[in-house]
Amino acid sequence: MDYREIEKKWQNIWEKERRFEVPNHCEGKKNAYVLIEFPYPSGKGLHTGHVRSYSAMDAVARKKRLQGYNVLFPMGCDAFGLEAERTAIKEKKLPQEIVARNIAVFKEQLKEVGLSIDWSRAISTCDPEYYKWTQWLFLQFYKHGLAEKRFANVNWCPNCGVLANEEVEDGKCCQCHSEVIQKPKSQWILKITKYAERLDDDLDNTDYMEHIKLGQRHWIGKSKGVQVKFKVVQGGEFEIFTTCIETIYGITFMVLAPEHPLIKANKDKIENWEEVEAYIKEASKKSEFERAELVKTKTGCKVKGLTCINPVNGKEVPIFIGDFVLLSYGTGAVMAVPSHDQRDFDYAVAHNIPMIQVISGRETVDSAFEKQNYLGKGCKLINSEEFSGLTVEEAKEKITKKLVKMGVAKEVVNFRMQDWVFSRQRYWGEPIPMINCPKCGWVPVPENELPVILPEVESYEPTKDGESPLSLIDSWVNVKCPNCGGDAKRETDTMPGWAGSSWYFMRYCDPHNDKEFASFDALKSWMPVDLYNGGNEHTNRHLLYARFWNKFLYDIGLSPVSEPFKSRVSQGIVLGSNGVKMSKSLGNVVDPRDVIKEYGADSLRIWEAFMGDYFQDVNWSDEGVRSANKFVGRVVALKDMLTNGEEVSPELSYIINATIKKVTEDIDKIKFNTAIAQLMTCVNEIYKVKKLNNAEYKILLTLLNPFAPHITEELWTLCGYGKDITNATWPIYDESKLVRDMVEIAVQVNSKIITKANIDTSKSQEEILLQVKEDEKIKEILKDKTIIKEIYVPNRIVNLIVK
RNA sequence: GCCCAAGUGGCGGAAUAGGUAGACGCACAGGACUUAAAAUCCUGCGGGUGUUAAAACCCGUGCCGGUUCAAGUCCGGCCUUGGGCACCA
Repeated sequence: MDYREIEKKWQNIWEKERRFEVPNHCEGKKNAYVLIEFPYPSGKGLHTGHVRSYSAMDAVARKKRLQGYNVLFPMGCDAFGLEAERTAIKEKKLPQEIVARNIAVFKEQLKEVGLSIDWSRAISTCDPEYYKWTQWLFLQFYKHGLAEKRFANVNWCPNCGVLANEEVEDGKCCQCHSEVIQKPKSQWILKITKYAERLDDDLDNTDYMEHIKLGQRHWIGKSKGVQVKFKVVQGGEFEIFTTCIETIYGITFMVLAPEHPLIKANKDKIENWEEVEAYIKEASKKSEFERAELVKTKTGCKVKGLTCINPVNGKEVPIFIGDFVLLSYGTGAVMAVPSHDQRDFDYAVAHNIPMIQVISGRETVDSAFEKQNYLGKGCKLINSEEFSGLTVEEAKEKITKKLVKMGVAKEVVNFRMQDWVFSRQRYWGEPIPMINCPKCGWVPVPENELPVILPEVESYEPTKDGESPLSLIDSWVNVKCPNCGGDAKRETDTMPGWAGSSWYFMRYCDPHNDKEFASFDALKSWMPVDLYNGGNEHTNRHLLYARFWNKFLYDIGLSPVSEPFKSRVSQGIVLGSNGVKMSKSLGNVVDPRDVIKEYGADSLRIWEAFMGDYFQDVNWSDEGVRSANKFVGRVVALKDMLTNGEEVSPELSYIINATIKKVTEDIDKIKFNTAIAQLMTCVNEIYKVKKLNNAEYKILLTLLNPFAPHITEELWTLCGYGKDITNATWPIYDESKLVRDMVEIAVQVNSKIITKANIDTSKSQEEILLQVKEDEKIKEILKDKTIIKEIYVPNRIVNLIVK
C-alpha cells in the first residue's frame, strides 16, 4: 500500500466534498468548538510542534464529530507583527509579499497533515476585511472611554529610535549597541486595569488547567491593602500603599520612585539636588524589569532637606529615592520597615538607617522578620503604642480603622497589572483609526470609512526619530477632520501583534460578515470555545487580552458570553532528538514534510500522539515514527484476518470494550499517548487469536480514525463499510463485558509481597481471606504467628499484619 | 531574585483516589520465514546475588527525613533541569 497516494486521495476528496465545512446551526446536532491557536506563518514553515498540537486538536474534533456533534475546527493566520516585518526587512521585500507567500505554504502543509479544518472560515489578521473589524473594535474601546492617549515609557535608542524589549540586550541596542534609556512617549493605551477585578474573579468560572489560572492571577496580581497619606514637613504630601499596615510603627524611612512628581516639585528645597538628579538620570537607563527583578543590590539616595510625618505617631521620617520603587505600580512610594521587610533591611544596613522591631516572634538583628513568617502564627505587636499586645491580625484591622477615622487612609485593592500600551511606532500592524485635529483634538475615523488601509510603501523600516514610518507619507497622513472639515493628521502608530489575536476566535464564528465583526446569533451558536489549546508562552498575556476584549464586548452587548473559553490547555514543546529546542544552528530540526514523504501523515500523527504526555516537552525520535508506521501496517494487515460476523465475538469482547472505554476517556482527558498504547494492546490481542470480524474491525477503525484519518477511511471503504467513515458512529462500550470473573491479586504479609492469588471476583472478603490463608507459602509463614490485622483492597491486594 | 512545571530501566514513557512499579513502544538478544538480506511474525528483556536451568534472596521511581499496614503518589527540607517574568511594596 502506498500510504502517500492514499493520503493525497482522501485529502482531495475532503477538499472537493467540503467535508469539514460546518453551518452555524445543524438540525438535531449539538455544537462544539475546538480551537487551536492560529500560527504566525513564518518562512520556516510548519514544524513538528505545530503538527503535534494541530493533529491533537484534530483528533478531539474528529472524535466529537463521530459522536454526533456539529464541530467547528477553524484555522487562520496571525500575520501582523514584528517578526514578519523583520523578515521582510532582511529579505528586502514587502511584508505583504512575505506574508502572502508564507500563508500559501502553510496552508499547503496543513493540508498534507490531513486536518479536518473548515477552510471556508480561514482568516488572516492582515487582511483588510479582517482588520477593518480590529479597527472597529478599537473605536468601540475609544468610544467607551477605555482607550486614551497617555505618556508611557519606551526603550529609546538615540540612533534607532524606539526598540522592542527583545531588541534590547543588557541595556544596549541590539543593532548599534548604544545605551538604551527609558523615555516617556505619548501612546495609545487600553484600560485593561478597569477589568482587573473581574478578570481575576471570573477565573473561577472556567476550567483552565490550574497552573494557567495561577499564571493569570499572578499577572493580575490582586492585593488588598491600605493607602496612607504622608504629609511632607516642607510642604505637600504623597501617598503610599502597603499590605502590611500592622508594621506602620516600624517605619524608619520612606522611599519614593526617582520619577515621583514630589521630587521635582521640591527641587529648590532639596539640599543635595545634584546628587539626586544624577541618581534619577542613572535610574532612567534601567528597564522596569531590571529595576524591579534582577538587580540584587538596592540602590538609592537620600533626599536631604525633605522629611515627612508618620501620621500614626507624628514622628518625622527621612525620605529617600530608590529605583526599585516604580512609579507605575501602586502609588510610586513605599513605607520602609527594615525590621519586617528584607529589602528594606538591606537598604537600611547599606544607608545606616535605624530599625524598630514592631512584631515579636524572633530577633531582627541579622535579617528581617517578614510577613510570610509572622502571619497566622499569633504573633503580637510591640513598640506600637496602644496597639502593642494585639495580634497582627487584630492590629491590621484596628490600625486601619484609626487611620481611616483620622482621614488619612483608605482601604484599597491594588493590582499589579498595568494598562496595556497599545501603540507601536512600526509599519506592519493595523493603523490606529484616529485623526488628530488642531481644533477638535482626537477624532475617530467614521466607522463607514473603515478600514483605514495600511498603505503600501517602499520604505517601512523603523525611523530614527521614533515616529512610525507611516508618519513619512504625507499623502496618507494629511486628511480632513471628520468633525469640522479642517486640516488634520492621521494617527501614524499601529497596533501591536496582540490586537488581531484578541478576537479572532469570534470572527471564525461569522468570518464573511461585512456588516458586523460577528453577528450575535453566530457568536451565540458557538461561544464559548469548548476547548482552547495553545502554547505555554501565550498563557499569560494573550489569554488575558482575549478575555479582556470579550468581556468588554459582553458589557456592551455584543458578545453573548462573559468568558470566551470554557477550558484552556497548553501543550509541551517538541524538542530535537538531543533534548534541546530544535534550531537550524544546532542541526536538529525535523521537517514534518520529510517525515510525511517517507512514512505518511498518519504515522507522523500517531507518533506525535504517542511520543509522550501532551502537556510535557518531548524529544523527537526517528525510530519512533517508524514504530508508528509499523503499527499502521499491523492495522492494515488485520483486513486479511477478517471473518464473517456482525457482533463482537466473546473471545475479543473484553479487549474491544476496554479499548472503547480507554480511548474515549483518554481523548477527553487529552491523554493521547495512553489511548494509542491501548489501541496497540488491542491489536496485539487480535494478533494472538489471528482473526476478527467486521464488527470488531469497524470499532477499531473508528477508534483509530481521529489519529489516523486517511488509512482508516481507506480501509473503511475498502471493506465496504460505507461511502466514507463519517457515517460511522463512535462506539459505546458495554460495562458488563468489562467485569472479569477471575483476577490475580497480590498477597502480602506485613506489607511484603509473598505470593499472588487468583481470586473469584464474586467472592466475599471473608472467602478471599480464607482462600489466601490456605496458600502453602502463607500457611508456612503464619504457622507460629498471630494475625493482628487483615486488609483487603478489592481486586488488588491482601495484606496480613502478623506478630 | 520571583513564579510555574518536571526528575521512574539502555531510551521515550505508563501507573484512577496511597494498594502487585516499569503498561505501550524503541533499542537489544534469540527463534521462524528466506539461498541471503530487508520486511514481517513469535519469544525474552530494571539491576544484582544465585542456579545446569529454575527457585529463592537483595536493591530499585533525583537526595535526606517523616506519616501509613502500605509511598513514584501525601508532608517537611534540599539538589538538578526546562519554561516564564512586570520587586509589589
